[in-house]
Amino acid sequence: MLQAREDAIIRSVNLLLAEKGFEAMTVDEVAANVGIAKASLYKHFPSKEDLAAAAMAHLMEQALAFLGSLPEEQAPLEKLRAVVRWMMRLKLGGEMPSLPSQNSTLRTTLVAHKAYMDGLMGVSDRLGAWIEEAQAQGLINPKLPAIAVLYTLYARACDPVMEFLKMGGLNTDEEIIELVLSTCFDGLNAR
Amino acid sequence: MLQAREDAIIRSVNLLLAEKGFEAMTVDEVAANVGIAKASLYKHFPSKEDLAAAAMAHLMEQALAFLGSLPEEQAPLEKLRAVVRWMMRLKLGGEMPSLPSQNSTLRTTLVAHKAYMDGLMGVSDRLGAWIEEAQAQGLINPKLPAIAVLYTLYARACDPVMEFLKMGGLNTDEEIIELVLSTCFDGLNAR
DNA sequence: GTCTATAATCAGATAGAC
DNA sequence: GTCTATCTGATTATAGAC
Repeated sequence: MLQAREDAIIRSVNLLLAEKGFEAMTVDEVAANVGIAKASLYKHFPSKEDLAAAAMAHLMEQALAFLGSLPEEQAPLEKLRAVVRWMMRLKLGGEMPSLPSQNSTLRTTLVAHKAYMDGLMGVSDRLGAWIEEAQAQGLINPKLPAIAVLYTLYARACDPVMEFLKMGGLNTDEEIIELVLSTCFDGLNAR
Repeated sequence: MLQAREDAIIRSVNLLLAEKGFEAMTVDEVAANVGIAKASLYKHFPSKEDLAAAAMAHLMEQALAFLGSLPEEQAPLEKLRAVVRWMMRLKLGGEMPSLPSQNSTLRTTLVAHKAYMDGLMGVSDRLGAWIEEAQAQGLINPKLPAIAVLYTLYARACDPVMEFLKMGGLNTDEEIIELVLSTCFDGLNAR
């Protein structure tokens, strides 16, 4: 019962972070959306920052579950493309929480949050291994540092190009995904 | 004299927007950095949103000046690459203001700001023309909608990959620029 | 136009009863 | 654990003297 309530809180935080970002999200809103009093919320999570950290930790859990669901025999490059597709679908569906990379008190809470950090490390390790495999196979540009490739993939989670294309209203979500996937892996230049 | 003061204000806003973003920037800070009282600031600009809009309008002026400085004979693709380099240098130098794309009152002020909107349209028109030329020459992937290419170039102004690489401390600014330029135009895949 | 002082509001967090 | 009511501090914006 308590777990169910905390899940509802995290779901709500997740949606609000995706919709309006950390600074614009208010604790009052979260409480209202969940249907409890703000003071009750603070019995579950000690601060607004911890709410965000919990949502990010949950996202990492989901990500690890998705990575685990990919068929073992799939080629590393295809796994990477699948992960980016998954991220972009979350984003277009309004379920990709976005945090300001500058806020220092938030960063402090995040790096202190064990579940989040463990999840992030787990995801990064697995993606990093696939990146290096794909580079060894000559499919991903071996001249790029693997860490730069990893960051570039992560950055699709907050790519404004998708929002702009969606606002334009000329493309379906899946078209947008394939478009951004193409610019990401194939680049803007003709091949 | 009045113009000089307003320039100082805009410069300060620009740096603060680049450093901490719109929501975390406070009007008190701006006033303190400029060295005037907050009430004086409000004699020059009617709201915090207008401060941001003025900074963005100034950015568009700078951009137009840069576009105009490019040699006429340069190939369109090279001009586009030069523009992206210019944007990334600004960003790494802490002079690229970043605004939240979600804040609605801010968007209202922005679209009502004639100098900003005219500047943005001017920049977009010129970049759009170069993009279509480069596509006609078969240098930029003709299958990509020109608007998607434009957005992808603009997105380099708020690409977190650069901040992360800079935080890593393993690369010089110019190395980071060439790396991101490579992933942007050539993609992650090997060629 | 610049200042000091202050209004007005909002949001994160807490007190204390049940 | 949940609630109502409140505190506290920060922040946008303005009043009014010079």
